Amino acid sequence: MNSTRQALIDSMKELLWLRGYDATSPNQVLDHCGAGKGSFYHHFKGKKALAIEAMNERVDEMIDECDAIFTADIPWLKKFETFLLQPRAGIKGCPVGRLAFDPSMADRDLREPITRYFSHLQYRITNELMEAQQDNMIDSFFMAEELAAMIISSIQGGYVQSRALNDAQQIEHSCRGAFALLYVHTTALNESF
Amino acid sequence: MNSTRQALIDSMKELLWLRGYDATSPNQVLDHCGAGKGSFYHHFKGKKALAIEAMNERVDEMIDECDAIFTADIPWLKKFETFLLQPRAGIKGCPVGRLAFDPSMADRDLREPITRYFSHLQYRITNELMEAQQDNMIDSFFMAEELAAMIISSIQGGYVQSRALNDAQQIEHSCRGAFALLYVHTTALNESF
DNA sequence: GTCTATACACCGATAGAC
DNA sequence: GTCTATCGGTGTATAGAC
Repeated sequence: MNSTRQALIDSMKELLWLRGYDATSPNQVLDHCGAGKGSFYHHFKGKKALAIEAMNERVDEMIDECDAIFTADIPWLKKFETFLLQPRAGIKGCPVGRLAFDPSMADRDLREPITRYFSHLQYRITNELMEAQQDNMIDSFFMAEELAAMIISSIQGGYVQSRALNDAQQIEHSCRGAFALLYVHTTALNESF
Repeated sequence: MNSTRQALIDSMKELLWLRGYDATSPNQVLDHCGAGKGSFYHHFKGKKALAIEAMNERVDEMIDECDAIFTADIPWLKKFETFLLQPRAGIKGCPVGRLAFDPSMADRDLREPITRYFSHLQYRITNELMEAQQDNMIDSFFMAEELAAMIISSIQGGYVQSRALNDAQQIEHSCRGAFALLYVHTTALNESF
């Protein structure tokens, strides 16, 4: 059966979110899912191999959620409202972004899923902004890539502040600030027509 | 002499920046500054005590840099331009913010300097934005705290993206995006008068 | 496929000579 | 104030029985 194998992946996913890669030991994974050491090294070559599989599953899920919003048939500003103002676990942090400063990022293989996630986010958001610019909904003065980076930062930086201040609401403030700026700029542009 | 003691603090400051708290061992600090184990535990109670002292020094420096900008006698928008567009080591990350997801943040004493830094940043920036609002330079529609959180996020989230994509320029994009939004909104407001 | 026992390196910290 | 030797604990991984 694959159930033990999947249980190991699921436990690793959760512990990577809670504690990162470096601070998560095989023993912790085993305690979390109730498996034994033998199972671990039977199903996976080692900690690194399991973590890569776990991270790729996580990233696939996160990318699906992102795409569900940005490929929906709703107005562009509503997409950003949905994306930015969705509820988030400020203290836990982003399952992907929280690994950015984990010592494991020195390893190319372990960094790859994280790179894949942020590349995709930037691609989706930049595209959406460029379309809005073509429709004259956003001033062409802006570099779409820069706005996209700022929007992603309002989430990732929000998590950092939530953590640093031990206050789950910080990320909400950050995202509302980003959306407000986008919103006001857009309505101002529309009024001038 | 205090030179060994200060060398230990300086090495810990550098290693906290490069590798964080959890992944930095006393042995690494010793190798970095050439001291021996005896010196370490003579001058400090342990790893935690040294790290707290090192972090407080770092935070004091960072706060001084921040205050130098926001208490300068220059127009408010220029302050944000200076603050946001200053050169940054994207790959290394923020010496303070990079610790947000370090396992050590579970410890109140170790988190305290980090909390102090972000509290101060928010205080300074929120104040500056509120003054700009009183002078009708920024629309009162905005919540100053939310804009402040977003501005800090454009830096911290920019670091996260630089790390994740292994591209030092990402943080620059993010900060330019944030400043552009602030800049355009302000000039738009001025033109309407 | 899963278990227990074991190996070896490194962790944070201490002891005691100099 | 600084050194080396050493401690108990934990990390990742392997061996070999079942």
